Amino acid sequence: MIKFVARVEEDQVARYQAGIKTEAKIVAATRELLAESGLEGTTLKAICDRAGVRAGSFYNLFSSKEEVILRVGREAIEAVDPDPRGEGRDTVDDLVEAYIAFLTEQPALARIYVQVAISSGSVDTTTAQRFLRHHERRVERFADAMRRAQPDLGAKEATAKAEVLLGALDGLAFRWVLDLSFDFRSHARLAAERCG
Amino acid sequence: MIKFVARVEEDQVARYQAGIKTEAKIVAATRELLAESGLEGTTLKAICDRAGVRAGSFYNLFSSKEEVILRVGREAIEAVDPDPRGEGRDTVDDLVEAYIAFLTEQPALARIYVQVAISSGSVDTTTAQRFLRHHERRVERFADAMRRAQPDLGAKEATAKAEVLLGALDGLAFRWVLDLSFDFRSHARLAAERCG
DNA sequence: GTTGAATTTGAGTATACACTCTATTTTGGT
DNA sequence: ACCAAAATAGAGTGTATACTCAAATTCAAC
Repeated sequence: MIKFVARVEEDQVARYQAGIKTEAKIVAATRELLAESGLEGTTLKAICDRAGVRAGSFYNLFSSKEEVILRVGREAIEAVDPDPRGEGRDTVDDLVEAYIAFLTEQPALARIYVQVAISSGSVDTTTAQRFLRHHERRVERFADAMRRAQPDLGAKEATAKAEVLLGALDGLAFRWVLDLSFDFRSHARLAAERCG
Repeated sequence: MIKFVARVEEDQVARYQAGIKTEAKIVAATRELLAESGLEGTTLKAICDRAGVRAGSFYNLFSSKEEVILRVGREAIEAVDPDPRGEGRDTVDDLVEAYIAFLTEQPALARIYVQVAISSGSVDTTTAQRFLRHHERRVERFADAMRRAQPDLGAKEATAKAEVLLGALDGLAFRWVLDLSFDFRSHARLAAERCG
């Protein structure tokens, strides 16, 4: 006898509406707290209080505090992605504008992003590697966009150029974190002009 | 009747050699820890263990953990200055080479510079401003060198160009902090070529 | 309505942290 | 040798943290 089963995602679990709603409330609370009071103010208690939930419920849905924070960060970055489906249709300008958008629309998250990247340096290898992988993907996308605009460019040269442009953007972002009155937008565009 | 008093520093206190030595050991331990394991790994216990001292001794010399960290950070800022001569005869290339030399010769201080700059931003305004002043001096130096090489360049344009080049160098340094195998030297030179 | 699983609770655990306090020892000038 | 101040030890305090667990409750498919 053949047993027919519905095809489901790898680790899909039966879920009730209540759980799905609670998950959304927790994510929203985390996003708000990160924006309002930074990483330091985003404690488990603060998240649970704002979401109107007890710690036990949190850990029924997430396996750690880190998980929900990473999720919020990932969503913020994806929100400004000019080519979320990875079709290879984004230009260097698109990517630069996406960088600017992330920084200006999510200033608190941008700051945290830099903070975590820095502090993860030698302490926690997994986090540092996560950042590195993410950075390398970004370099690749910039390099691809450059070669699309300038097909005679070698792969190696494109990568080096992309590293320099992204370096400039990161450095200017760093500058902006120290001094929020710094005009990141126009300096970023100038960098793109000269290094793009 | 007039009372003559020896003129002394504001809060000068009689001190024994032992205390002075201990203070130095604590500062050194803090510097090492910041470089090795970042702000997070620099706990009071870690500092005291490495310095071979108990908590009580620490608080006999410093009023808080923050105090010694800020002190190390301040020292790092001063060490970052690329040109002690300051004769105004240096070219952009000289400045870039000085930056490279500092990073390769004092990697620990470079790490601390970045770490303390980032995390002191929102907490401690004075330290953030100190970083900012230091950064502005550097920008000025680069801008001056650019105008020397290219006298028709306007002051504003030169400053903007310098911001972008220094941004690129800082960003690449940031990259290198995350991944020590990154070839900072050649990318820095490429940045100077394109943005200098 | 029954039932098994998902969800929620809330008290509780373990741990790490910066910092304090008092008794004791060491120092260096006299 | 004496002594007052400086330095030190080390146990202890208070607080905040992320996270656990067993029991109670709610959900939704049948």
